[in-house]
Amino acid sequence: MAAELPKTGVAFLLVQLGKHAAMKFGARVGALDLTPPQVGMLRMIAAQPGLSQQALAGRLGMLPSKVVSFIDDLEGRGLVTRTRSSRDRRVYELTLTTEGTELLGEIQSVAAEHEADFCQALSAAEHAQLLDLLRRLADSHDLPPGIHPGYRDIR
Amino acid sequence: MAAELPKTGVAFLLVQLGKHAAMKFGARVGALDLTPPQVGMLRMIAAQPGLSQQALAGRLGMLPSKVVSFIDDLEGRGLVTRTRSSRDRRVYELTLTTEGTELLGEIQSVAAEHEADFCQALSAAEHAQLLDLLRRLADSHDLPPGIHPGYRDIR
DNA sequence: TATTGTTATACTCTATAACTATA
DNA sequence: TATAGTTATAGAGTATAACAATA
Repeated sequence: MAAELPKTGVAFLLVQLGKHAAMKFGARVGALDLTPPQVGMLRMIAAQPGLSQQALAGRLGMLPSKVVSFIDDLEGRGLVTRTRSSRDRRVYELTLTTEGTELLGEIQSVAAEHEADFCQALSAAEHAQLLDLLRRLADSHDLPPGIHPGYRDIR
Repeated sequence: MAAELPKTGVAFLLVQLGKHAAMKFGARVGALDLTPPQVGMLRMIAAQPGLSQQALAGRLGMLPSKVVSFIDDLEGRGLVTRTRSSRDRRVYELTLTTEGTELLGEIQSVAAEHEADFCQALSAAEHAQLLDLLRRLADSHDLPPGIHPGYRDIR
């Protein structure tokens, strides 16, 4: 008498798997005393050294006030430095310290482990195939590579 | 001088696409004055009529206190009925009303539209291929079909 | 004593708005 | 006047704990 739950589609599976992947990645970087947003910040600063906090907030879709407290933490741990811009003394230019760069290296190997573990059930060919399909899907929705757009822009 | 962001892997793409899909689905069911958790509740009640609120909370990974307020809403709108169990008068047996069943039908067509729209960039064959790969991935992580496990059980 | 549903409380988190210093 | 960074405050949302009814 109890009906079955309807077959799961791609969209729902993406939500389910995405949440699961985010959770497991969070646990991994948690072992390095980092949150996923902080990882995103380190990555972004590495990619664009000298970035301002406002720009960082804009790129990552987070509130400037939140950037402050996260950077406070990262700076206090010697991973990031704030230096006043000489052109506009209101802004801080963010850069990674040597330790920050080293930690980013660890993060990348953690991410690689995460990727391998998560896709363990797939063959190398299948993994590559899945990657291709997901990239095309992401492209079709204008999702920028490597960035979490917040929930703000709904299109 | 500015380095590139590293190539995006499957795991990260799943997070990105999952968030995007969840957001868009939320907007669609929002037009029916429903939240995604409420949709999950309607689906679950349809699949297992007579379910108790506790059982529902357990299945969906949400707090019992939250189930109360959501069911309050759904009952007030004539979509769900609470009837005292004759065997154990502490529990309410949840069932869909005729209207609730009708609305669930609408939800399913909305979900179908969502699926088609979201995968628009893929051919039918690619869509099927992606579905297969994602299902196998979900299976390998013991993600139950059609259910959002909360963030509770991390394994 | 344990459990279902419910309500109330406390807590966290987020977003908004003020404040300073520079421009 | 406007903007970067910061701080403080208010609001939403969450989880936790207390409560009445039934077992």
